[in-house]
Amino acid sequence: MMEGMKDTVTKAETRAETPAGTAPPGELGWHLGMVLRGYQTLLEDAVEGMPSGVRGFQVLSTVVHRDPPNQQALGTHLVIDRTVLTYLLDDLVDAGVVERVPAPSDRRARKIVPTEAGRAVLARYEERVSAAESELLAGLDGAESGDLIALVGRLAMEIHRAQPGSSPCEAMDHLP
Amino acid sequence: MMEGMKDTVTKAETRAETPAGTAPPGELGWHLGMVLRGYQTLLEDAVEGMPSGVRGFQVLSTVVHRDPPNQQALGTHLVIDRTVLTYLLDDLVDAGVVERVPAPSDRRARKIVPTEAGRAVLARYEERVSAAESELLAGLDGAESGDLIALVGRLAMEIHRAQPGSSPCEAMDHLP
DNA sequence: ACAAAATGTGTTGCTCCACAGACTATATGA
DNA sequence: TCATATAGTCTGTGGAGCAACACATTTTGT
Repeated sequence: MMEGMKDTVTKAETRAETPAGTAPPGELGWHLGMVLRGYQTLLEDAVEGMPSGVRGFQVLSTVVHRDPPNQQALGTHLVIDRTVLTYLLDDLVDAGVVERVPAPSDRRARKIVPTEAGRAVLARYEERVSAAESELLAGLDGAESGDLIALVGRLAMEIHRAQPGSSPCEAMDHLP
Repeated sequence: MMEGMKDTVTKAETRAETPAGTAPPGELGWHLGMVLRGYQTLLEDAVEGMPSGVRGFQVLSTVVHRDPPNQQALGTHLVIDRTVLTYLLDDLVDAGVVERVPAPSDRRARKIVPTEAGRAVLARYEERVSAAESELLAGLDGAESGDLIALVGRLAMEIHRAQPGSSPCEAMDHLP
């Protein structure tokens, strides 16, 4: 079948009408990249002054809100390599926002605990981050941004379930 | 103000109920990162064998579908640095999927043109990329994934409009 | 109880990619 | 013509991931 097609059609079918026609495969990646890049850009301004920039904020936020039992859980959740996390935490410890304390249950491990100063710093930056997230979604109306947040959240969970190892928050699975 | 609050409350208010409560600021970034990472992972498999991996596919796709007038426009669209694009294109040229031809109007510039083989290669990979995109969205039903694609697309456009330089597809703005 | 394997963390070396700067060739404008 | 701007390439630097090793501690098998 299909032998009836002239091969002069080859070029026309590949040079699809991108501007107004159906999106070619790969377009989704471009959109996602754009959104994440926009987010990253806004966040970099929002967390200006934070010890290790965006990563530092994410680490501190995770430490405060998720209370990971050790560095490994922390790094796994954020998909940060152990070796990177080491000097990331060095920065945060130097800045006095977190502390490495020996884990009570397993003395090999270290528990990362926020200092009081760290909690205050986080609270301050979270306001700015919240504003940045609003700004990112400024182009959509309230219902749309709500839908988008919900859908992205759902999809993120599905993906994390489907791709073991990609970014396991196993800890989340067996929460009460 | 606020002196009335016992300071034993301090910890409780910061340790928000992440699992089921309202998402703290920064959560959106985690979700977006997860989705983009899942996409990247699936795409890496989908374009396996492509000269420079995902970037190579994106470059070839852009060359075919958007026909950028020179390397700069190409790199700007994909937010790839000039210097990176140089050796990315070296790979693609070596693989015989694109060619650098001197731009007729500006002899400094080079126009990147796909070869016939390149068009064929792209068509073949686009099927797999399309499948990968479907797989990424497999956790959502048809209506949801449609919504998500539309919203992400809209948002990407808004962001690109709001952030000049972040990823200008100026070329797109003045299309017929 | 003891030896062996596994685990959590830190360190070092290697690699890839992004960014900044220098350089060449061309284009544009005074 | 000369100064400046731009397209592309080349080189060097820094951040971050990955692998391998080192060390302390825990767990497991006997």
